[in-house]
Amino acid sequence: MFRGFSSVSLDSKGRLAIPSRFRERLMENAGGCLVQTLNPLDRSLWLYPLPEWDLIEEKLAVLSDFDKQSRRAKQMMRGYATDCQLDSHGRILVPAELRAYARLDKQAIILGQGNKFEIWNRGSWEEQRDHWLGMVGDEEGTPAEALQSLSL
Amino acid sequence: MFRGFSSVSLDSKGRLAIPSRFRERLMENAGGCLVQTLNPLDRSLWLYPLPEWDLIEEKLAVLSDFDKQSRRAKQMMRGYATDCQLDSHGRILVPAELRAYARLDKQAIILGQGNKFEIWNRGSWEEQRDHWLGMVGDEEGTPAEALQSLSL
DNA sequence: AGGAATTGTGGGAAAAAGTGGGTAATTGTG
DNA sequence: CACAATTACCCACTTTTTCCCACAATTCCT
Repeated sequence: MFRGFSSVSLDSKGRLAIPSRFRERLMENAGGCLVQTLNPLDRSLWLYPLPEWDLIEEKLAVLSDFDKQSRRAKQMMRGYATDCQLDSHGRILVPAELRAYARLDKQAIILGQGNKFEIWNRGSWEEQRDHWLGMVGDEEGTPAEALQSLSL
Repeated sequence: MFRGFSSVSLDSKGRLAIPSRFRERLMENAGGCLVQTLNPLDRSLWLYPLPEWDLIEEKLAVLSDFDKQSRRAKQMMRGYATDCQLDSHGRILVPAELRAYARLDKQAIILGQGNKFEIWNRGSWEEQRDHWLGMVGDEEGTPAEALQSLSL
């Protein structure tokens, strides 16, 4: 399972370095083959090792075409899914379309999220984070029920 | 179970010495592998032995992505979870991002908290402690209802 | 109290990782 | 088919991390 935070930069060609602590695992499990797609829930990208993506694709395949939500999710996830490979320095190339969707500029964030990674614009991420921390810390507001279930 | 208080210092590289009384246990139970992450409830850090963290991660994994609160909790807790290892002198390296979050400087505090440790900026800790103790002692203020049920 | 072992602290140097850019190959387009 | 745009591959430089060593402070033991 992937976890942890890294601050990374996209260069002028749209390349992004995968933190080295993940590389060996990605080479072994996926031969360095990855799939990027958009995260329809946040303005960020998802990055799956190919075997993990295959599982996702199976799940998408069984979604009904007659339910509008399902159809859209399927179209987005599959439509924007892009194969990529680690280059000799452990970098991937993020296509211009996906960069635009996630509003990626020079400063980006990559988050380990279990079976996948999330790639965020740095500013967007900090905004979301601070907003969430504000809500959690706020004694008056709605407590974070999700956290309570964790018995942290 | 970990308990007790220690005053520790971070050096210029962000290294923090784990009190020696815990080391043997950490080596046995976790092979010296630990996971740090942010404590969203206070501006401090949590430090779990790896096996304890795995339990947390299992709980995180089943939270729904479609509920925004759950998704955020997952992203934050997992996203900031950082693997670390005791070095040859029983120290861990606290990443700059987490140091910034918890406002750690040279003087820090480490608290045993059952299955984990909490790491605080010394000043923040003393402030919180005095604030909380003040509330409990204050007859006028909100009494600590939680304490009443404890039969301490 | 003195000496020895353990613990806490700091820093230098080697290695690895991250970053950037030039050039050749490939792709797509008119 | 030629051209432009994009992508792949290679090399070079900078920054960060890791590993190791040294010494100070504390504790323990005799």
